Amino acid sequence: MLGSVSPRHTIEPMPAAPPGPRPLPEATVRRLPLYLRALVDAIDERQLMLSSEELAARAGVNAAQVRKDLSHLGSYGTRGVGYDTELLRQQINRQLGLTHEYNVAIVGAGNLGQALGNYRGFTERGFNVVAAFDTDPDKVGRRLGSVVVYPMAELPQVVGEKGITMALITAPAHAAQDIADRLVAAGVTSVLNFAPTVLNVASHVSVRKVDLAVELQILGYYEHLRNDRVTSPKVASAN
Amino acid sequence: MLGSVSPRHTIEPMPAAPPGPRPLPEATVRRLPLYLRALVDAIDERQLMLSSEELAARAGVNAAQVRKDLSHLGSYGTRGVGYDTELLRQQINRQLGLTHEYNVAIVGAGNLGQALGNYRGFTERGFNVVAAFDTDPDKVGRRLGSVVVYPMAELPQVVGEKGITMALITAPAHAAQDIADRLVAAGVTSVLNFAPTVLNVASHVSVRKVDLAVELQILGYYEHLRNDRVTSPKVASAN
DNA sequence: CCATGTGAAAGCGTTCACAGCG
DNA sequence: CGCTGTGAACGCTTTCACATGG
Repeated sequence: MLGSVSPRHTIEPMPAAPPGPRPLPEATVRRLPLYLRALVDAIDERQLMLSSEELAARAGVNAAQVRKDLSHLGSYGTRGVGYDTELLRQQINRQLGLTHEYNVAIVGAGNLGQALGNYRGFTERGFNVVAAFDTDPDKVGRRLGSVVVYPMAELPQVVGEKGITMALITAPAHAAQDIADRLVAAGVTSVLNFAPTVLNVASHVSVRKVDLAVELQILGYYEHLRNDRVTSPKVASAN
Repeated sequence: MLGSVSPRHTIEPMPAAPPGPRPLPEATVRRLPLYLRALVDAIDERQLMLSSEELAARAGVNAAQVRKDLSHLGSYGTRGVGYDTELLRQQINRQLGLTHEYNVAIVGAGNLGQALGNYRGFTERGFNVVAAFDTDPDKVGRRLGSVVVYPMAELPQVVGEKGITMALITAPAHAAQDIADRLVAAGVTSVLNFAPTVLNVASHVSVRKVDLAVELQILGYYEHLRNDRVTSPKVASAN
């Protein structure tokens, strides 16, 4: 699992789970956004219906998987026909909690923080970057995308006032844990960590990580593997 | 799986697998970079030995998992003692193919491309960004980190001359497939795709994807889930 | 008739628990 | 004695294959 989230449940006995509506399998949750994207594209192309086969092709997964995943949301397909694109889009949106918008902070106004502050994809999908923070006095006060960079000291107030629930950590690794602690203390409950470090947070907070160098290292492994396959049997496998 | 790579093996009958050395489980490959990071940190702190327990804590995983993963590389631990940090680092480096360096191109010199061109983490870990490309004439010729932005037309030559084997696609979604095709035609065999689209490539090419909005959507799901748990049993669960 | 929805089977990955060795 | 290395148990995910129903 690259982005390992798993809100630490599973270990705690779980307070006698209230009848709460849905606990989707984690693997399904990770794919719903892909289906959503595919559906939005299809709707833009005026497609009213889509079979699991077609949706699978657009999302880059297997058709049986699509059906299994969607069956967890309920029965929104029509046998012999397929899925109503608009209806399905709404259902997935609802499941993912995208019916309301989220306010997001960026902590660390370096290269990456600046790029993410300007990234249109967030706002387009309902994630509003409403504040940025940095310790560097030179960066404080500057603009980053459409928002101002605040000093770290103001984090608690700003998070409270702006109703920030999610944060991106784009600071150096050595600062990341401290930042996470402050964010959680201020009331943030979801963190996307770009720093190459493990973060320890309370169990009611979700953390996902994106480590860009790790992605390249993984690609490097397969690259390496292929090169060995080709060069070691000297005369090469006919092909 | 955030970045779903799986070089399309598994489907093709696989050309009667030559005795090739190692096919590590994919899940293990994804964690090796984490162990590597943890080991480098430990070495910086002059730690000569590390138990699976300690390594697990640093990497943010379970100790049994560490032992299982490392057992795939061979027996590099000492019973009753632990793992020699330096030795293990070398072994993981070797397995990941990090003994040689990789030359990387960035295609798309927008916000994200610029940020990644300036990202120090890549060079530090042996990935040299040696070229950038963009269609926009305004961007061509500018610097991006330490490299120059070339026009797309020069991609084939530059990829060949500079020995580029990996590429990051940081362009808009609608351009991504075409870019991937050109990269593959030019000889690139590993692609890290930041555009929110499925890429179709020949089976000898590895693709991983990083979709930042998807990460937030996944976090949004758990956020949403928690809020429902708290608000729907109105008087709230004693806790 | 055709594509969904779903049990059942197969495949992976993780965790347990302990034998074995330094 | 302590920690590694590992077989076996477990649980999750994917895939198969078909009964079901519009």
